[in-house]
Amino acid sequence: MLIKDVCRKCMLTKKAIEYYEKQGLIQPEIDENGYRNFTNKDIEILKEVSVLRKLGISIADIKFILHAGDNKAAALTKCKHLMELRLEKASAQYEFMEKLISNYDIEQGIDYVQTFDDFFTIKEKLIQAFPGSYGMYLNIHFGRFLNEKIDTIAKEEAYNGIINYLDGIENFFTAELEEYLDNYFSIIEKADMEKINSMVLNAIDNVEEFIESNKKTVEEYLEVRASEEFKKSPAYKLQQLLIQFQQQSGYCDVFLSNLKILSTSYRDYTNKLEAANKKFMKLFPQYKNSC
Amino acid sequence: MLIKDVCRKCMLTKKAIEYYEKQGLIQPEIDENGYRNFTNKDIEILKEVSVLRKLGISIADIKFILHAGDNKAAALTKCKHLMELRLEKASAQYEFMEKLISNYDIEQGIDYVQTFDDFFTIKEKLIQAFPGSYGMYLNIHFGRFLNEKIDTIAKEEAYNGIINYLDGIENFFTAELEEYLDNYFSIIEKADMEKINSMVLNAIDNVEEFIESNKKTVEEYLEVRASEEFKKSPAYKLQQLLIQFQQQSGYCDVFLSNLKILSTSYRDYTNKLEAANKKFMKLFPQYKNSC
DNA sequence: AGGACACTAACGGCGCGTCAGAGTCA
DNA sequence: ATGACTCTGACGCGCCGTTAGTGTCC
Repeated sequence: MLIKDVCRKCMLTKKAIEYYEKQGLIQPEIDENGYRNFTNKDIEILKEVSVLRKLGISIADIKFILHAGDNKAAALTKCKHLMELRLEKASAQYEFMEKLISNYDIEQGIDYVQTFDDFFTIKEKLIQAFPGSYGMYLNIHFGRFLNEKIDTIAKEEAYNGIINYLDGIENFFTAELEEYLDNYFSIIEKADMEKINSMVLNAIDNVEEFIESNKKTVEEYLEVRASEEFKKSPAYKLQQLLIQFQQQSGYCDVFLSNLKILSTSYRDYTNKLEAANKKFMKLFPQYKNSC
Repeated sequence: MLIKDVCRKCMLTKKAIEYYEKQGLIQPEIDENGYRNFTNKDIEILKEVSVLRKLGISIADIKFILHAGDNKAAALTKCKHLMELRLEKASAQYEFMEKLISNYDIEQGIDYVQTFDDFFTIKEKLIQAFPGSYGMYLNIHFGRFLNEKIDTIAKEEAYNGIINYLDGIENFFTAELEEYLDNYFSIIEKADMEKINSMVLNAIDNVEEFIESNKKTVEEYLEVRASEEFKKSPAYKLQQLLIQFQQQSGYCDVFLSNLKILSTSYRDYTNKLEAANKKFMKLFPQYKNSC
């Protein structure tokens, strides 16, 4: 099929199609007269690209989705999370715009606006960097700590450290870990992650209470974790792979320690966490916890 | 002040500041050594630009806001409306993304996605084209008619006609009309416009009822409109200017008639409107109405 | 003399749109 | 021969980021 018909079928312009070809999304045959001859497969791909582009998904991400094969849902979900972030940002901007209209205070604006611009890039990179919805989970988990001003050189360096860490992180993912993460974090909704996260936070805030009221569950859980069966389970395997990944990539040494510099609230949180851990260890001295 | 300090104060990069200079937003002095020497005024402007850019406002619109002087609120409000539109689009995209994840049907996607992409550009141009919040009002008024597929050549031509009309429209605004529109449509909220619009729609749907229950108000209104006093009022002046503008710019001949081609629902609406008008004329034969 | 700062100029990047010029098909 | 189509290639846009090379201040 020639290009004009393809344009109509796919709701694309010639230039867009040429561009997608240059980007390697399609490789149409070239007839003797030099005309492109699009196969049905090409058209299918172009339709898919057309729809995804109109959702605001970048070519790079579309490549990823096209190439995803069987687990398209995971790839799409990652893009969905990016869109969630976009929405979040857009409404934050909108809200501040309303503030500005009612009171045009630029000095205050500078203070406010800085934070969300920098931290949205961290959030975006988090989502991008980790497979499946794991990035979104980290996003929710660490999101609360990402709203302080970067007002010292130390903080700026910490910020850059985090950005560099996130940019270089993909080299440390093994295919195995990616698969596990994809499986465990493919279909989880943001709302559910938020629930889980707030439960965890709640548990940390009142360890004794939590353990008291969930004693049985906790004990069962610890028993399972110690069992031989668990050590053969995929959950255990995932845990091991994650720990290994964290050590190799510098998750604790680079990411978390820079986050501690960047965010006082995160420092507070880790202190709480340690305290909670100590209490926990007192009650269940036979178990150890990782960072 | 030298550039690096300005960067820190305004939360901007060198490159950004250089670019804003090239765009004519600031004209810093140049010292003998060739260094830029920023005045406090420059810094004020740059701070303002910095905040507005981080809200996603384009340089062109920022120029407009900077240049607005006393009625900044109107300029800002227009940008706010653009942001509302962006938000609307982003959440439409998000919703469709959810649909796609639950059911990856590309064919259906092509159908759906086309409509909102084209019509968002009409909506955006409406907001951009008209002064104050008048564009947003038109947006609300005509928005309901902008969701049909452009599936024939006639419709495509009508679409292009509308786009061209909106792109060329600014040449028909007199300074006087702009001022009136700015004044009348500067502080109105979107929600209020929606209320007004739905009241009008409701009135058109049941003319008799509306007139019955608002007989006094309508009569008073008509009396006022016919009075000599009204003909000296700014509201009358605005009306006259608008009518003149509509005739000269081709509002009826180009915009509305193309909209009739583009949208069956708009055709239905105009039919209703005419019917309502006839009924109205029966009840108040002494008054005439414009298009 | 070294390092931190300043300058300009050129090129890159996303995702195409917009010509311009030349060839091909019915 | 005409008009509708195809091709390639260069340049543009918005908003800067990224080198690279050079000059200036302390």
